[in-house]
Amino acid sequence: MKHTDVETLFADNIKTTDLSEKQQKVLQASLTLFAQKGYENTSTLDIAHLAGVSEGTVFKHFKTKDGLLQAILNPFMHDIFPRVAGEFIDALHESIFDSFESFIRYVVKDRMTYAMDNRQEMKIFIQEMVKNPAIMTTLTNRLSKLIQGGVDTLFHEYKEKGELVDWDSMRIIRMASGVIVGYLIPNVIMSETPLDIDKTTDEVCEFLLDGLKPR
Amino acid sequence: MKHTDVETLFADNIKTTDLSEKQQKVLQASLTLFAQKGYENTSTLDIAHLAGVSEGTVFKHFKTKDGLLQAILNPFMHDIFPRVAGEFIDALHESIFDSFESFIRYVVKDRMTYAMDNRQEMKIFIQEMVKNPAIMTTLTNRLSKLIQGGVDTLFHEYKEKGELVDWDSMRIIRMASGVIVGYLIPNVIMSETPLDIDKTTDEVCEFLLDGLKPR
Amino acid sequence: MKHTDVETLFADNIKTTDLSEKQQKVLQASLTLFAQKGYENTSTLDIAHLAGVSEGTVFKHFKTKDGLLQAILNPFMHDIFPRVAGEFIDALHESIFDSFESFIRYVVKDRMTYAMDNRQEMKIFIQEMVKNPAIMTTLTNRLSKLIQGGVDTLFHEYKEKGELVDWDSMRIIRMASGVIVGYLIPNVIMSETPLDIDKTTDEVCEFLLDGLKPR
Amino acid sequence: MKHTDVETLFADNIKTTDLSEKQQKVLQASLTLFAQKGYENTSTLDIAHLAGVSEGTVFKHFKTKDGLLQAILNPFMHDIFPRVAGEFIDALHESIFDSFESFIRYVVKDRMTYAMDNRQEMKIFIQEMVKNPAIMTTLTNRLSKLIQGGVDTLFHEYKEKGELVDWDSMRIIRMASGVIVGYLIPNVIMSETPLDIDKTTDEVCEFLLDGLKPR
DNA sequence: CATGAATGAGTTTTCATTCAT
DNA sequence: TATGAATGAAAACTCATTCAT
Repeated sequence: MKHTDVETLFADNIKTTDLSEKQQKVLQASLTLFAQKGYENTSTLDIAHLAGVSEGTVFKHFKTKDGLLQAILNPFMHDIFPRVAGEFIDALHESIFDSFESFIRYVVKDRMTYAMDNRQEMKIFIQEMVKNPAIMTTLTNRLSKLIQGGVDTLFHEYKEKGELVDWDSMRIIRMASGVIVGYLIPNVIMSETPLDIDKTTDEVCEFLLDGLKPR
Repeated sequence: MKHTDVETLFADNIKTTDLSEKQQKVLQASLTLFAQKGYENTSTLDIAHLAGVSEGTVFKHFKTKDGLLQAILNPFMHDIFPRVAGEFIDALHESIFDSFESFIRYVVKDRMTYAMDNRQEMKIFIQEMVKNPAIMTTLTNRLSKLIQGGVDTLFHEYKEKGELVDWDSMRIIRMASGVIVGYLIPNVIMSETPLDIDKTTDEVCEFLLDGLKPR
Repeated sequence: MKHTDVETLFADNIKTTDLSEKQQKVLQASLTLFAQKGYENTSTLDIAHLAGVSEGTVFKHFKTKDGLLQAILNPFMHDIFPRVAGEFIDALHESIFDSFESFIRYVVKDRMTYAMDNRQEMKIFIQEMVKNPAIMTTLTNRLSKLIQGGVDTLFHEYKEKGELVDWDSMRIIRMASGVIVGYLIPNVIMSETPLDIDKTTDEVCEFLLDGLKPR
Repeated sequence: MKHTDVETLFADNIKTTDLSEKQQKVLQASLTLFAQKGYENTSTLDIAHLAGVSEGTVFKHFKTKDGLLQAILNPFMHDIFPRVAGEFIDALHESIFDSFESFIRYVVKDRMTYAMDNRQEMKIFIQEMVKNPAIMTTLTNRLSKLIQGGVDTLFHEYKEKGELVDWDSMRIIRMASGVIVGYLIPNVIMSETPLDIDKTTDEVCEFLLDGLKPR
């Protein structure tokens, strides 16, 4: 039950658009610096230096500084997020989880791993969301549609088996993601000791399972 | 059990340091614009225009643009957050909550109200945290110390009465704040329909109470 | 019969908009350099150097480099040209010329003096016209309307007196201005020995008078 | 009495220096774009795109962007203008014009046709002249020498026959070319309805003939 | 105290030109 | 010979900050 991580998808994306070696370095440098110092505090000269190229090279392919940001964020918005969400839902349907517990345990671990594997991208995303709420609105809508479609029937099963509280699907997701997000964000933003995923999963799941038990 | 909101404390703060009327307008304009467009995307000229003063005036009192940011954030960091936290803890001790439920219900509602009442300041705070994790680290440490001191004994009570799961205080706080934060952040950042606090409190508490029930 | 020259009108214009001393120097430097090297071959740094100010100062008032060009050309297009044309026509009506010859002699000398007095502005104007024909079209239309209104009746008089050929007014103007323009342009563009206006007036008029004699 | 137009001479010139098909496209693209947007507002990338070649190819033969401009203007300056002027003078000597009128009519029509047939080149030429008066000075000198030599004797004939005013040759030429230039420039620069050459010739000649009649 | 003109370092961006493939 | 990625110098423009009035 291996999940495709962003690095791989990103790499695909890069190969597709045939980026030269230097251009890939530019993209990588942007990723690092945007995550480290924020978009506006990163100068294109900084990027050029870190990538070991000239300033002209930064603009040759990506045209503008914003183009560089989009080159990082767009795959997330339009490709990778939906694709990961799709894969995730497929995974849910294919594999039969013997209980809601094993299901929730998988979900929590999977999402946490994903987030920690892609800290940098996440951080930039969060920065942009905070500045430009429109991104968040769009994303929220996209994801809620994707999830609602695939998850409703699944939740229904668990509700019938008496393993899951009889709430609206979105409320359940909101609660669960709230806990996960609340746990993750500090770890994504501060570069603390990189989180013991197994232990965290245990803690979160224990809490979630009781909070979402049928009354 | 009215809680002192930031506006009031802020006003105190301003009076203390003897800000002229124009300087207050400058501070207010900064607050609005930093929240709206982010710190780096706000020019000191923007601030001057919105405040209806000259560019020189923006610097007369606050010396630098960063000084302006600090004038907004410092009260949060060094005065208001702790003070509010202190008040909050005092309140806990003064008033006897007849059950953990009424306690948690108060906490959730209080913190939510506080956050929604101070959206703008929150937004700036979040933006700065995301860019500069040091702020978050400091804040986390400060708050955890403050809370731990006052809350441990309180939690012990409820645990003995069999109303609260026997976990480490920090873990309980982390879970609870995770749910609250996960719920709030989207509302602070997007200017969605401004959140029905009573309904949200009900939903969150129902969930928390079962998640934090003793096993 | 003194004609108001551009310098004076320009000065008015500057006083009106309250330009600081340095900003006037910026405008003057732009005028000189645009005329000398052309708009695109003049850098804002060049302008700053010649004006003896910093580069920032160049942009403080005029916002963009194009703004600087417009600040030079607009008075010509929208104020000075029409105003001069108006004055010119008024002058025609006020003063009674005893013959078509004295009339044409006044016109030729007046226009030539005007052009030579404002070489720099003329040169920039010509440069922009050549690059952007729209300017020429607009200007041609504006002037032809202005002139047609005031000149028709005047020409009619001279035609009746048998001093002027019975052609369409526009054709007469085209011929006369053709000769004048053809004579002037080389002198405006090359900074040759600065043209003996009296001698040139004699030459041009002798030619025009016979060319425009009734058949 | 067909006059060799620039296109043809240009083609000769190109063949001589063995331009590859791609290089010809580069030259053609430069011609179009320089005329349309001006030299400095045309980038070598623009040229490459319009010519359908790579950026490197633009420089392969012409070395620099200025080289490209020279490749367009030099034939005018050093080959085509003089050659056309020479052809023109030869034509004058070979063919006997029965009157000054038929002579002037031929000249006017010939020069007008030439100018309208080579609008683009003319426009670039004018642009460069306006920016760099040296070109104009050189050209004026070259042409005046060429013309003076061939034209003096011819004018003498007509003066003796009583068909031409007894002015200095240069003054006559200046007057005539003034009228023609004044008429043409607006048409070269603005892309107005492309000029009825026969009608214009009539108008111009009627005017010129009387202006240049002996007194 | 307040003003706003002036500053100049820093930023994004363009573009002619080179050169390895 | 043709390509187009890479270059880096120079351009236009921004902006926090200073200071004479």
